[in-house]
Amino acid sequence: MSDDHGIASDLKRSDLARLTGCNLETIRYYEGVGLMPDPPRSPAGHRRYGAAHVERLGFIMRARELGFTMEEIRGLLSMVDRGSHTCAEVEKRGRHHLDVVRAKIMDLQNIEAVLAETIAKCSGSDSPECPLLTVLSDGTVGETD
Amino acid sequence: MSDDHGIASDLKRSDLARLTGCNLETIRYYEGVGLMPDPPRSPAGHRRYGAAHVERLGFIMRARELGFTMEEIRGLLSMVDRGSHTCAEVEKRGRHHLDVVRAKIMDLQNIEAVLAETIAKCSGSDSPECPLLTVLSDGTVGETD
DNA sequence: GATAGGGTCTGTAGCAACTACAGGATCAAG
DNA sequence: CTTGATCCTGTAGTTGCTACAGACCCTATC
Repeated sequence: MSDDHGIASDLKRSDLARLTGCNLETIRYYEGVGLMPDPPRSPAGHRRYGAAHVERLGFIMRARELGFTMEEIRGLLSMVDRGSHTCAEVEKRGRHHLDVVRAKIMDLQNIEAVLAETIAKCSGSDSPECPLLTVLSDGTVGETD
Repeated sequence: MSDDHGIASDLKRSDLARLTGCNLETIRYYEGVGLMPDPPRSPAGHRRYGAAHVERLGFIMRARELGFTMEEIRGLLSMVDRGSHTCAEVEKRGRHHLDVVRAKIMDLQNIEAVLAETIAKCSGSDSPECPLLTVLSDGTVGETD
């Protein structure tokens, strides 16, 4: 399917950035850390990208949007590159990441509960007495006595 | 209240770390970035801490646990140090932080929804066909056609 | 008093995951 | 042919720590 038909095949770095929404410098960074391959160069040494690069960078960016770490993305890409991937293995990694995401959500919800509960007690006055400062000073959360 | 009565007042850095649960090196880091004051030194140049340091580091650590950034903590501490804080101002900053926390939770919940929905369609087989890879490759989420 | 082992001191490098700059080369339009 | 935009490289900055190396110091035991 996605051959070079539709998309020009001698994209500059700025073109790739524009097409994918990726930051210009980040492209070079991904190349440096081995997520993106070293692209062919023009006679003057300028990078030239094609449809395959657009796809790969799109993959990376969508994975980033889903919160996958560089290491996880590197793992997924190298499986796919080797053609050695199975749905079972990808699902395993996806579930692991989902666990991490859920753990982060729970951490943040705990924080949210403490903050909301504490701030609700704030008088909003010019007094230096403040429930939030008390919590930070003493570590006493939700104690009414 | 919390004078030097109960707690020894010539704590070593390792003592402060143990009492607060803070990492040893992190104490020096907080000193370097100005969150903790330069402590008095023993004749040989070793840091000596007292009850006030224990309290201040406790404050910092609890604020970190609630996800406040260094800058926010710096701001809270300098208000308190100057004695110029009011409940209204602290509440304002707390509410702002709460907004940030809630935004992060929503971001993560979006991620969670996409991941969970996608992974639910995985066959878990040895096939290379994988809904999660499809989402990452195409950006097509939740499309049944 | 000598020595062995710990703890402490400093400065610096490393982590994730970029982002941004400086200073030079090159390209494209007028 | 000049001007301005874009490209190149290497490197430093970001946040919030953490971990080392190599030098000092302190304490306990013999």
